[in-house]
Amino acid sequence: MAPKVLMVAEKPSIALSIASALSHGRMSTRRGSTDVHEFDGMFQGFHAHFKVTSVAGHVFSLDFPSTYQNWEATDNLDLFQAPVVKLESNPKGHICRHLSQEARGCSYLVLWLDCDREGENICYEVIECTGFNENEVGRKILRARFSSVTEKDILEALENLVKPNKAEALAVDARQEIDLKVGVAFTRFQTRYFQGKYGNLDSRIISYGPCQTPTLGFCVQRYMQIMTFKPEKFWYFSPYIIKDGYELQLEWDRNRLFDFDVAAMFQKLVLDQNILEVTGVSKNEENKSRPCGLNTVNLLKVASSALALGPHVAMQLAERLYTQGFISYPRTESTAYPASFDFRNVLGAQQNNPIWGNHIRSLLTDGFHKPRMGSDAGDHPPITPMRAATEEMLGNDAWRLYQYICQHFIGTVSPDCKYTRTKVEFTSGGELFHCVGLHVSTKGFTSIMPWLAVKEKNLPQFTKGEKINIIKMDLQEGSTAPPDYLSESELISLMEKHGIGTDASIPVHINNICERNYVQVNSGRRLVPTALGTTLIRGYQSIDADLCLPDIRSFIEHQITMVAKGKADHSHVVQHVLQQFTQKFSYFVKKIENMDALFEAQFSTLAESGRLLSKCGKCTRYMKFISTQPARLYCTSCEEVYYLPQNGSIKLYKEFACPLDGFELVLFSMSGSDGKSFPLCPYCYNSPPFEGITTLFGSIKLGNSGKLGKGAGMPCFLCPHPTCRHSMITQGVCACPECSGTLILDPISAPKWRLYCNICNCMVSLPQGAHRISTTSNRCPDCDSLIIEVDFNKKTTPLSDGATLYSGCILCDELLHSLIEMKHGKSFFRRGRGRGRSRGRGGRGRARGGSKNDDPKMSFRDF
DNA sequence: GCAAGGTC
Repeated sequence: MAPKVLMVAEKPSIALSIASALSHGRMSTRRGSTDVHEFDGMFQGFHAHFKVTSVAGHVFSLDFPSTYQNWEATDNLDLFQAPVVKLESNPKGHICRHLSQEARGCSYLVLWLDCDREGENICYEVIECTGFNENEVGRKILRARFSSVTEKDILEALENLVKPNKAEALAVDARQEIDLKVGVAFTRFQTRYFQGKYGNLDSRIISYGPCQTPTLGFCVQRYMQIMTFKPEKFWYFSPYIIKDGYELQLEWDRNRLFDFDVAAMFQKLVLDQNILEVTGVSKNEENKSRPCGLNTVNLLKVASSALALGPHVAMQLAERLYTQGFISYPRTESTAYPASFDFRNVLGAQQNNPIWGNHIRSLLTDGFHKPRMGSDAGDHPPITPMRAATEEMLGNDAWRLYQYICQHFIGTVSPDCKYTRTKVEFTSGGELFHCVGLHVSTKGFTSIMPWLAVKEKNLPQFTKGEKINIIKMDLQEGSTAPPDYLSESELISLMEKHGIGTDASIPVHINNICERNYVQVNSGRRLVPTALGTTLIRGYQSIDADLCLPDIRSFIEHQITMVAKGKADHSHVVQHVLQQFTQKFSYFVKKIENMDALFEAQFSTLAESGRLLSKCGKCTRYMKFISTQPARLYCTSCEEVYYLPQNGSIKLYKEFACPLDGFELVLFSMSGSDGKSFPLCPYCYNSPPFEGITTLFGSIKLGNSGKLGKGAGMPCFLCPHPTCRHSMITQGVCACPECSGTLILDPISAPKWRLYCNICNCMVSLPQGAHRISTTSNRCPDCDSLIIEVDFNKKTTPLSDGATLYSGCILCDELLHSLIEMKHGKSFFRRGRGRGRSRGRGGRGRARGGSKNDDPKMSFRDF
């Protein structure tokens, strides 16, 4: 039987290209969450059955085991030595199961992952899923090395299969572990340290990472340059002349001087002569080169600076253009095209375009140029248009991006721009001046990329030795100006230069520092650090500047490169690097007060922020509500913080106090149009979590955290405390006979139901043995109190008519009619007793000593 | 909840 060969690519599109190339398009495809292409062919001299499928990037990602997931219970220092686990990145995708199933019965596994370190690492993830073993006899693991997915390259790679490179894969394992441990330890520590400490500080997450922090560092560095910039005055002069009717302003060779007296002296020397002599006329043929192929980083820079599209958005658009087949794969480092690239084909697809069709047709007939030699990173070809599109097909932003990709591509195969530079030099009073003229002879690629055009500047004819009068020459004053905030495009260049992030992750890091509120994108896509951003970086600088310098990334890269080259052992390197970071971490923890001093100067203390909202149950003074994330209440006199549910609004709830602790209740309304509201006690909400609670509304299970919101089994209307009564404080029942306070149902006493008064705290017993008691919206016609409904369990009730639900008015001392009567809409009040007849009865004494009589036909007072 | 790296 023909041996089976399983081939795995990094993404579905590559699997398709490989299968198409090897089967010459004669394959069958099994569709599924991941497609499998099958065909028969020759493999290593044998007839074989091929199956080609793919993963979608990394199959696994690294994390801490669950025992290290609790922020409170974990010592951050322990994280550095903690075990790590590989978990499926996308468990719902079942990639591992898919690979394992497809590998069954296969004798060969051929790995077509991208040819970089990450790809090598994914090779071993695939090997693990398939169950292949490197030392197994009879089953072979092979690695295809290819730099593009053209048919030629694929066939060549198949003929030259190698072994996967374990060292490179281990280098990625090392990076993953270092990044995880360092990032998580610092992030958890500083988040916890600053969380809730200051009023106007958004401290949901104060993250640290070896890529994101230096990225922020670049923005803050520029900010500091601007803030500390001291302008300097300078002086300059430029003679005006008239020649052949042209008025010309000459440039001074000294450009400018920072000393007024010296500048004035030179000016006087020139003015004394007031005549210029032409000392030289030179002409140079110059060349402006057409661009290399377009890679991701350059696309992102143009998108940000010229199209006003942020890197994150630009990549989303590019991704869509790619999946729709308009452009080639948009994540690439390479600016060089593979030798076999079919430029004619790409140009042909664009020749009917109304904007650049003419240019293309002339390139196709007159011959086009090969693009300038760029660099080949061995990943994917430069970003290239694949098929024609119109603005209507793509939508405005995607169209602008696509248009640029087309223009850039056409530029790469167009002629260079050629122009003549004429420089005329002058002298007067010993000072030198010049002017420059530019004349374009061949527009070349600049006709398709007009923003790069050389600006023509005509000069009149000058001859050496010619003398010309100066018309005007004033001494001008200027002042040096600070640089502008760092533009996104400059940031991308800096990140690329320092090896911070990759083509795919650079947009993610920039997005991160925006989302975490460390920088803001201003007009012209310039990045302005926030108070939090600058304080963080200044804080690192005050403790250990290494933490925010780009070298921190290059240090890690350098270390893992040793692993990749097989010069150092993986675990030794990881241990060595982690040991250094452990020391840095310990020192950071020890010196965190240095950073805190900066926070203190920058942010307001809790006592200074917020507005008075509700009363503290301990000291009865008003607490301050601090609305900045995380929302919380702060008691200035007790110096206690009470966190509130996030992502919603908070207001005082009817001035009710929690019967357990005396804290005034607040009403939380979830954000969104149909956001639910519920009252809660700030103290109980911050009490230890519990499993759930039984209320009049039924059993409510809370999420693992015991907090409200996500993970809770149902929308929760109470605070997560086991003995809290607020769930029932949804409406007052009636006036307290003692003090006119509001009587409120007290579910905690069930089945010994009681009412309690929210002011004098007196208790009134309700029928014992009731299964459920609740308030209704009906009111007593005598005293206007709310009617109570009492539900008896049949087992516990002595009723003969089988009815179990009773209603009544507590104040009028009535326990009345059955459910059956209510259902039929009959009046269920026994008339005859006067309004407020029972007022003054009941109260504290009675509440304590309830009757043992279970007959619901008796009045409330008899219980 | 936290990093950075793949890809969707």
